[in-house]
Amino acid sequence: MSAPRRDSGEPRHLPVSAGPATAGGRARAPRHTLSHEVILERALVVLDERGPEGLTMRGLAGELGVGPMALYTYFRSKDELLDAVRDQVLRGLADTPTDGDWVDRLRAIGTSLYRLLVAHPTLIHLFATRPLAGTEAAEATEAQLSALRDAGFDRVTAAQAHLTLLHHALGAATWEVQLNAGRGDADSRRRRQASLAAMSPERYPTIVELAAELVTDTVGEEQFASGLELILAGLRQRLGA
Amino acid sequence: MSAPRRDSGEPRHLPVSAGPATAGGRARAPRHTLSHEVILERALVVLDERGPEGLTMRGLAGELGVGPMALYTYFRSKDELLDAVRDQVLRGLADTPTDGDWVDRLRAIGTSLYRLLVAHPTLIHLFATRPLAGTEAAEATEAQLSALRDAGFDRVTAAQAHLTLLHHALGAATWEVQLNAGRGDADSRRRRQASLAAMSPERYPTIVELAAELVTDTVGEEQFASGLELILAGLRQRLGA
DNA sequence: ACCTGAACACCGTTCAAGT
DNA sequence: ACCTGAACACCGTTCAAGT
Repeated sequence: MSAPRRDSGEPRHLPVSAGPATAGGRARAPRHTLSHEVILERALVVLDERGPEGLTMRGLAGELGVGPMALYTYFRSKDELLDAVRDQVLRGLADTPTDGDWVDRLRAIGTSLYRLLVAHPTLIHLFATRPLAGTEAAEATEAQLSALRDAGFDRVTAAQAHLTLLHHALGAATWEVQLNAGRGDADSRRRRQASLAAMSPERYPTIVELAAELVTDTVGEEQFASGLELILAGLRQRLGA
Repeated sequence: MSAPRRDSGEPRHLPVSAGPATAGGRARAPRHTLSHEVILERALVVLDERGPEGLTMRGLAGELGVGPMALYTYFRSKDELLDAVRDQVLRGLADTPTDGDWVDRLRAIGTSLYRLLVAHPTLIHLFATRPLAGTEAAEATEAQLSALRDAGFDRVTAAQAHLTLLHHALGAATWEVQLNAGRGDADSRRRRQASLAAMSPERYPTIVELAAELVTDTVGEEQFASGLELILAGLRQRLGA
């Protein structure tokens, strides 16, 4: 019910009736085509399409045409594979501006992080699941911190603001991805509207009053942007004081 | 390595050598002691102690002294059980103030949500994983929205600000829980410091400069509070304009 | 209604072995 | 070094059955 993507129905191992060297090709073992890159690329595709639960070592190996244990030559465990995927995705962060108005720079960096998180929901899951060294997105972190320092913030405030921007992007993306999951699903939308409609106007007058604004749930990136502007306004104000 | 809590070593089914009706008691089947409440309570304990991966239907049933299938009388699936746990935990949100200064009210509500998320990390995972109707925390939502409306914000801004506050708390808690997981772990701390120390001062001058501020990672709730103040300052400023 | 026990179709990973 | 195949100790859930 929550994981309708689980079984896609395709057989994992095509039963190969012919011997390995038969003419007509694409038998089961592609010999030496495996590599870190190939595995990571495929893992990311699976993760994006079927979600974290959809990635299994056995299934991934099957898709790559090898036995389950072949992957263990390249990654010591599934955990290690997931870490590698996370780092790989983070490297996909758009190049970030290092000059210009500090507010514009922070906006650009924050937005590109948010977009990356929404584009690869699995990254959110990895952020929330796997231990972080804290320097996986060094380029973006550097750009963000230097913008804050250039603006004139002290070290502590700059570090705190950096984390706040990160936290907000992470939370907003988490929420958005959750809603996205339920968006296509008519059943889920119905449940949402039903539970809003069932709210008691006496106990929850403001929720009922703002029901329209709450279900619109502002297309995601727009909502993210509004929160970002709030934080930026707070920063600008602090700079004035 | 990432899930060191996985196998606690205790046997799940004590092998009962005596018959079911032997004197001396506490045989395997406690007859009619099962209920929604008992199952949920135990599930939450397991979730808090061993994390989401640590909760299995079989294991939970074993701890309750029943066969795996006994749980399915009360919950149609593991998904349904998890939803029930989430709703149960959310009901634990501290009572929220409904009068007084709107800034104080927002601070109180935000902080109690943050604390709940950090106290039950599994809630974060459920937020990021399971479809939401959006009204699970109706009391807190109502309190937050009414504070914003009382302050004088229009409907759209109030709805957006509510979500921003939520997103920030969620993101901050996610990050904090991640760090907590690595805090006891000396290996993880070493990795963190090592990767910061290995940063090139030419490519990442600001990260290196702020290394101290970044590793301190401001005790969690303090970091959350600083972000919250930024958002509140942004709101206050918007009200003036 | 409440619970059991066997079974099915999965997992990640170890181990011994092949090339 | 790279990959296979069998095996181990798990999963969630279905199904038929017992009380």
